[in-house]
Amino acid sequence: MNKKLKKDFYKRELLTVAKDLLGKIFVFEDKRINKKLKAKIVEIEAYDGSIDEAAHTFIGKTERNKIMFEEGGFLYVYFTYGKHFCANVVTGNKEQGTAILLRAMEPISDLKIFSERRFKKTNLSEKEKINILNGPAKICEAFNINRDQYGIDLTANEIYLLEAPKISEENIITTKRIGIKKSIDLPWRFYIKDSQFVSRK
DNA sequence: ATCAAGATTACCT
DNA sequence: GGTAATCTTGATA
Repeated sequence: MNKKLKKDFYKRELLTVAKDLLGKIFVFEDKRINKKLKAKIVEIEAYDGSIDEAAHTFIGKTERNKIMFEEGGFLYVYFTYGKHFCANVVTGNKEQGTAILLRAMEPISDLKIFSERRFKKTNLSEKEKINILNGPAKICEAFNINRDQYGIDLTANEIYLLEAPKISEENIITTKRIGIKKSIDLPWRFYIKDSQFVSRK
């Protein structure tokens, strides 16, 4: 059985943690339905409020972003566009306000639950199977992540990551981030080269 | 009290 | 390729 990632994993420097997140297994032990929902992380983006205008923490600490100013190992969930939640892994120290947006995953467990929540049905077309977790808000819809999960400690027993083999440099693609209007040239988006579950190639 | 923008998605042509 | 949907947050008054 794979081991849960510990505090020291998250407290490292942002971009190091970002690349190391690829391939790891995201687990949500949802007590409400008595299930352990699992998926493999295949795409992420890094944000750093100390130098990055696109980061929510660039303006300093606020009620919304305060968890990003904690030490690494917490979940930062935010609401946007009047509809969507997105989930991030907080990294680093208490000064910078750094976090990593979970952008796409490959479903591992409970396909039926994910399918029902995303498409209100369980018989999916091939295209829909790819479409279950390939976007930050899609992940939150399928996992049922919302304000209730804001600030969860990732070293506890509800939401956590499992150790997995490190993805080698030649299998990681680095690009500019998607869907932002500031600091658009920072090459802080990373995804697994061969994954078909990435949001955009 | 009011306002503009937003780390997106689904659906349209 | 373009855009409506929809509402919270943070800033300004």
